[in-house]
Amino acid sequence: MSEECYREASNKSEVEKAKSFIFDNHVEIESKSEKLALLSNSVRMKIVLLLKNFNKLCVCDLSEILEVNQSAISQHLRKLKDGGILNKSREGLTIYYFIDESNNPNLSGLLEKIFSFKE
Amino acid sequence: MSEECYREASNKSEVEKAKSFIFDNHVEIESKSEKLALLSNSVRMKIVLLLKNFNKLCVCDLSEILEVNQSAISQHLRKLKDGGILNKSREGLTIYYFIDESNNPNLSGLLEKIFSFKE
DNA sequence: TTTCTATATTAGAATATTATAATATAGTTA
DNA sequence: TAACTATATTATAATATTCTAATATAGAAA
Repeated sequence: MSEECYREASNKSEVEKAKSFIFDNHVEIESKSEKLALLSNSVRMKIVLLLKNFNKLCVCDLSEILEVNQSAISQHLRKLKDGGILNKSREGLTIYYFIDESNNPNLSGLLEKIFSFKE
Repeated sequence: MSEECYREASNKSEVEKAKSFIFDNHVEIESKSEKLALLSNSVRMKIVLLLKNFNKLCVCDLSEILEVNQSAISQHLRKLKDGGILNKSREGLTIYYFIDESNNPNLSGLLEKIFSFKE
């Protein structure tokens, strides 16, 4: 898979420290990058931003606002719900989605950082 | 593509505001989600975290540390460089990659938020 | 110049993601 | 109950991502 580095200059002890760092943080890094993948799709990012600004919206409204068909919206919502970002509640026929604030105490801060990143 | 919502309860003026919000921020949202996609791959996330902690590393060391072959590492590094996150410098045969701090004044803050998100 | 080392590039296969179309489900209302 | 509305699910097609294997390039050193 990987090749060893024959470079004289290679700093073996630094490489070992780096390996430990990866070993120690591997699980957390995997989990964070999966989380970010939820926001790296622009439709899902828009859904999250809309729900941050408009409190709650139904599937049908999201479909109309984003001009993405209902099935695709439902599938994105499911991913966001499975990822713990959103939750939903029923009112009659209508399902409202909203940000699961209790489950994501730092989401607002993260979104702000994302949007102040490389401004 | 999208279907109109026939719900009586649908708040038309809120939907219109939401449409404007998306219209106004569309380009920025697309750009941010592309940026996040760079970090949503765990190999690339690890590269960025390693370079944040170890200052600079060469392709060969990254390949060994992450146990990912040289070609794959090079391709990930290219994406990160094209995305403006990394830069590189040559020392003899060795190419060192490092975080392009000047180009990413808020990267550290973003990484901290990512890692404090849902702790 | 020839050979070696480190990195980059390319084509392709394997896999993952996303959208579409069709259908299913669940609650509402006639 | 039957028809309707909103949402969810499924299969599949289109596309994008990632890794592998092979090859190319560029500088170093003999």
